[in-house]
Amino acid sequence: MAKKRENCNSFPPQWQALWAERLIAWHRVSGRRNLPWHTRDPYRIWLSEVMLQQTQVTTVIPYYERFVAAWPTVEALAAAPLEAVLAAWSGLGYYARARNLHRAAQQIVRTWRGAWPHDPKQWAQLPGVGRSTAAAICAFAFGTRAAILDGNVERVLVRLFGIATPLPDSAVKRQLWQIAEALLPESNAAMPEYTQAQMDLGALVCTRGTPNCARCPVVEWCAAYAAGNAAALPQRKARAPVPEVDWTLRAYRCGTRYWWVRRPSQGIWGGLWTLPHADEPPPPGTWQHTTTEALPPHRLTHRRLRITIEEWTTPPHLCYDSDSPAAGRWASARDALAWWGLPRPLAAWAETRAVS
DNA sequence: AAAGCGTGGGT
DNA sequence: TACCCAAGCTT
Repeated sequence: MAKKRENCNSFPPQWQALWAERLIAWHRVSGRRNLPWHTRDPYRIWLSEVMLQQTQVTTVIPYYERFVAAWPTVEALAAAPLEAVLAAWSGLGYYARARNLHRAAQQIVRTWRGAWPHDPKQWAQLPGVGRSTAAAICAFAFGTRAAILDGNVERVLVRLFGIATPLPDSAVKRQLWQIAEALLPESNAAMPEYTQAQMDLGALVCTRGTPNCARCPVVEWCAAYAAGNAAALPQRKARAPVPEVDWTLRAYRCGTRYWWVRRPSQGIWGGLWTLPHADEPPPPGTWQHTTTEALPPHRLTHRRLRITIEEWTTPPHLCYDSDSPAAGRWASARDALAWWGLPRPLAAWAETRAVS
């Protein structure tokens, strides 16, 4: 439909008609192809899109392969215990994605019953699927004409139009969505490769640090290139300093086993197994403090964690399994890693205790 | 609307 | 080093 093009007049029509053609032609020669999720299976595309949120391709690949092997269909994923899904996700970060993925799988099985909708609006009602992810899924799986706006597209468009407003900025965001929709190709058949081409242009050519404008298929239309400031865009608002947080965790050790607890489902490392905080109730027994160890500082997006681990022990004949299994579980460091995975800093700590 | 949410890699 | 960024979403 030409309707969407009428209400966006911020760029010249003489090149807007060629935009998708140029990107697709470039992608055929220089784009990324044969990634594991390049399929028409909506389940696998959805899974990959969620994993790829704020996460690089090379990081995702091994996780994706393990997920597909463990749960080849959405029905299998929906039937899995959440704990198993979180374990498979551990190390990938942003664990709300795993919880949402699991909930969404159950929603899909229950409400869609094997009939995948081709409308991004329906996908966007699933937990963990926003506007851009929904559009990418439908474009790849069904050729739906829907615009994505990820970090790549944002950077490309900001440079293309020489937008100097510091980001994030809601007005600019709205404008970019409008432009992205206006630039869509006419045909459904072009959508999968067009969508991949946009992502690849940002990831391979129009990169953050030193964009390779010499290899850009649309450089002649780029305002930032013309002004010689492509590398300086997009501008960013200053960020608030990241607060430091001190956590004291306790490694209650009974023989070779430690006492593990599950974190609340909200907040940092939601739903993952870790060592308990010092102010949490200890397992049954009489405990004595032995050693204190500081882990290397761990940086999260909005916190800088300084974790201290106190080891506490008890004579082996005085510790026993809890009567209330919900409180925590005993496991060796090796088993904890194998069964649940652990947040990165705890996984590193556990590995030092798992040898021998 | 702005803050919260992981981790690995690049400069 | 200390940022920034990566196929963003949720509240």
